[in-house]
Amino acid sequence: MCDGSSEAMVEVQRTWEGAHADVAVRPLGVDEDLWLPVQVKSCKEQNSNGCWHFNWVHKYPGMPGPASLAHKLLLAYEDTFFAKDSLDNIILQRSETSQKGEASIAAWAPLLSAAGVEVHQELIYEMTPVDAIWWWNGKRFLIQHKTAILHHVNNGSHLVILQKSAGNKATQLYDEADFDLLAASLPENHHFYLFPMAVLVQRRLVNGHRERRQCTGSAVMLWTREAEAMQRLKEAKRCRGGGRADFWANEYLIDTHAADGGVGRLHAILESAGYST
DNA sequence: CTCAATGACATTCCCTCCCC
DNA sequence: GGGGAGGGAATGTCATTGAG
Repeated sequence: MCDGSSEAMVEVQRTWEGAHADVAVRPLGVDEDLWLPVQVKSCKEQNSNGCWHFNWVHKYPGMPGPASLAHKLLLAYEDTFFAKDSLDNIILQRSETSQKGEASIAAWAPLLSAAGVEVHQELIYEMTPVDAIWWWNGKRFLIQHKTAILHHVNNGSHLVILQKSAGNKATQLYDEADFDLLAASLPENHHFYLFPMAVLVQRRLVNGHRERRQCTGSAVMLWTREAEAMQRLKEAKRCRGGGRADFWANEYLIDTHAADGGVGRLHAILESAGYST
């Protein structure tokens, strides 16, 4: 990364979308975990993605523009007026909505760790339907995370809304190619659902390659064991109303209160799921 | 037929960030 | 600082269903 020139060099770490700082920088040669949070503003000369021009700081230290930028960053770093912080802290300083989006990912962490699944977030999937990458058994799975919400008209059941935004147009269904698995978690964090893409296609909850539906979204009804039991009781008592709940989603329920903590079920679902190379 | 529970959507709301 | 955009959650709507 350093080409040995006398030019001042900085190390740059990108943060995630929604973080207060766009990047964190540190002079090369500093090993201490002390970084300067930096917000990047776009300028006309660069192409759409304002952040990536920082790569030039690495690649072409001799160039006047970026190099002087690196120099300014170094000066800022040395200035006590600018607070430095650990990289973890800078990356964690995110807006509340972004953190909420992360909640589902965090909720899965213990289970995935127990199951020997490696979790990655890759920058190339930012702003795409892929929220995380799971590695397991030599396979790479693209994951879409969703948190389930309690459905107000239906006591005890939750639902996951499946709709992706499409620019400034109305939301639309996800596409078969968007991800490999849908990982849904309930707010209580005891129950997890993991749906292989093939199942979602088969249930017409996402668009498959041979079928394109125009509706703006779909939903998955989730019944915990308790909610399912209550529902079956109600149906047995022949309550008014004919609709019979469909518990198909429970095939993909992972209960962390199970003897093995749900690891076996998780492995079974991953085993059956498609994956990306 | 009538009614209301259900579930699949559709719409609104809300928060944050960006940019002028 | 405020208006607009965007993303996601919360809430609303309505066709369907089957018992009474």
